Amino acid sequence: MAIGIKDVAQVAGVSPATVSRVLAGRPVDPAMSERVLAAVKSTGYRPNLAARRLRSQHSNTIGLVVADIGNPFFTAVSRAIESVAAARGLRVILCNTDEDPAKEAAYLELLHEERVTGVILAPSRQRVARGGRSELDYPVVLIDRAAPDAEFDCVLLDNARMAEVLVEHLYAQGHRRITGLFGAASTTGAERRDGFTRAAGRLGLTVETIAVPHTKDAAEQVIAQLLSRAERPDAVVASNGVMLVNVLRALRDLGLEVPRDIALAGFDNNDWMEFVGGGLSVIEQPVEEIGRTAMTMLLDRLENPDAAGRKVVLAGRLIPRGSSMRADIRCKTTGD
Amino acid sequence: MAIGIKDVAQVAGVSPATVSRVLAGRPVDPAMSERVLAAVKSTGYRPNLAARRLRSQHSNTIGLVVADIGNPFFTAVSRAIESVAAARGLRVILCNTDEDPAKEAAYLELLHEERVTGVILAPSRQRVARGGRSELDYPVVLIDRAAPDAEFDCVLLDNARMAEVLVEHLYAQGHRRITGLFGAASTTGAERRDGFTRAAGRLGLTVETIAVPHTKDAAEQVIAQLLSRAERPDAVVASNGVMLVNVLRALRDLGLEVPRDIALAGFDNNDWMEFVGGGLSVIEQPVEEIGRTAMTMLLDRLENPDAAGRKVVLAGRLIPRGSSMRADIRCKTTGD
DNA sequence: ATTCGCTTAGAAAACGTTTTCTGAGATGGG
DNA sequence: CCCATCTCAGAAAACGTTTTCTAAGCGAAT
Repeated sequence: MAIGIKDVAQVAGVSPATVSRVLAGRPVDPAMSERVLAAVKSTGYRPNLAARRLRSQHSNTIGLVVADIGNPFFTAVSRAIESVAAARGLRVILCNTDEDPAKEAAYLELLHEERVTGVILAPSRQRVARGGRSELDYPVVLIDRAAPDAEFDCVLLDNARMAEVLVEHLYAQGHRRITGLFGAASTTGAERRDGFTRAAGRLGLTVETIAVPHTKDAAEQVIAQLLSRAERPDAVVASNGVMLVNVLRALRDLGLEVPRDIALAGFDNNDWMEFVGGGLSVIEQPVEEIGRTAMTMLLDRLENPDAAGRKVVLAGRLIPRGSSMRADIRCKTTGD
Repeated sequence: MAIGIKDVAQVAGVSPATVSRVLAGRPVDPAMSERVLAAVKSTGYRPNLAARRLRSQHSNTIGLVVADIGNPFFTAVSRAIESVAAARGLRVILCNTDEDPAKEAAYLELLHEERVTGVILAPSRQRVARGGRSELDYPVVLIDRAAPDAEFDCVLLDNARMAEVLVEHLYAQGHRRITGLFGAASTTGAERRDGFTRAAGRLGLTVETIAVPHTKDAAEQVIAQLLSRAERPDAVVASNGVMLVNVLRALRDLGLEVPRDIALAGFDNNDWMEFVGGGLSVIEQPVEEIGRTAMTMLLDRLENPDAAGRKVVLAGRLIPRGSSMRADIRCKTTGD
């Protein structure tokens, strides 16, 4: 019932092959080309992508697998990826794993079934979940989190360096007792912790780092315990957005305020961060560039599949906010 | 090179048709079935979705077109949609239009080329952009924003009622000079404005509503002008998240604080809203239910395509926050 | 002028499945 | 016991494209 390339061919009085060639931009007689285009328009013909992909053996599609679509970092990166993909005539299939390795494996399988050209992946684990297969069937570029070995191309933030910047910033603001909260599972967390301790050592600070467990309850408990200690830190660095919100919640429950009672800094800039307390200092990731770079690496990899794995490390940018800027509105509580 | 159904058939010593039947769960001899399954496992066979879709003429895929993937409301709804779709064996193609009608039309075309079973759409405009076609080729369910006519099925928040609730809440908190900011273009904005004025009328308040233009600069200007008036409102209702952030920014620039100087309320709950000032009162949408309902309506529509258009209106939930809860920490500025 | 490319368009094959068709064997009823 | 019916598996067709193959036409070179 639906109209196909044969119908167009008939209307234009040419062969289906010619219609295909016109649509693909291959050289055909201008007069014919015109007739074909007119026929396409008059019939409202839309090619069947399934047929096209089956025959041509390439999907012109890449997969983008992210750990959390609700995370603004990933949405921003995926926007960037999508726009450069579109410019190259590639479609993007966006998959959300919710940090679940099983879903990740399932999506990776699905993308194979779709015969995608390649995949950009923000892995939910240190090891990429393969779903029982030993080999992935397409090139993969990792973003945000690296595989421990150099198996895959990847583009990462310079986590260690940026954590150093954060510590230096807090130091400059006058803070001396700084505690760092880092994810227990991810390479990203480990790198940031390393930078954190290195900078602290250089500045002569004795700092504390805490590996925060991934489960919600345990994380809340650890944080509440930290903040209600007698010798409470005067600044906290949170390695990711979830932790940062957890800290904020714990602070509010304890009746503490940022930046009056404690400073708080972290990674990933969100538009609301300038409004809580005196503002949160954060490291902003170059999301646009991460996306562009990942896409470029993937395209390179497609061109020569056997090149050595590459690792691109990008610098972030400190967005300084907090006590020093808003000293004018610091105040004491009236009650309690 | 890649292994196909014929290879599996050969390994199992059966015909391709039999392999297909086993995989589809159709009745075959148990012994054969077992051999086939073993062959599938040993060969690592993965079906080619393009071929399957081409032959079977259904994609088992629905499209989900949202206006802003960065908006937590849409990510939450899409999660819900995806989980019920997965339970029915349907894939979801997620498309982000960035509120651009041209992109919307392009995606709607693309989804047709993919031969999707149906589409769930959060339209960027009042009229659904069809990209020049007079008819869409698949059933469509609208979410979040309605088409003005009853042309499509849709599931919506009870916007007018929820706006009333917000006004009543602010009134109960003691606010009397309330200004409402509403999107100039969307039906959603109009409905919320109607509820707003209705509730205000019932309470005997003379309120002001402002239709905020869609462009960033104009919006900022309107808001700044409103807040720096001599007779500043003591409460503001923002119809959407973007406006809400704009208001917060303007307030900060003017040195005003929530809730000390002004109350602020809006729609869509975000996890950070409890931390700014004394907290923002908002209407939380039943995202889970919206997603489920939209999906159900789409499936119903597929079963009987000629039924009358349906419109489901869901209630939201007020999350009361703000001055009354945090009166204990109100304070005066020390400097300035 | 004849032959050798070279270009161009139509005919037909091919892509990897599912589904229809066909035939063989089993089953049951007359 | 034979024929009709039913079940099940293999053969082959079909899905809608792209691409290869083929042939025709044309220009240039010998």
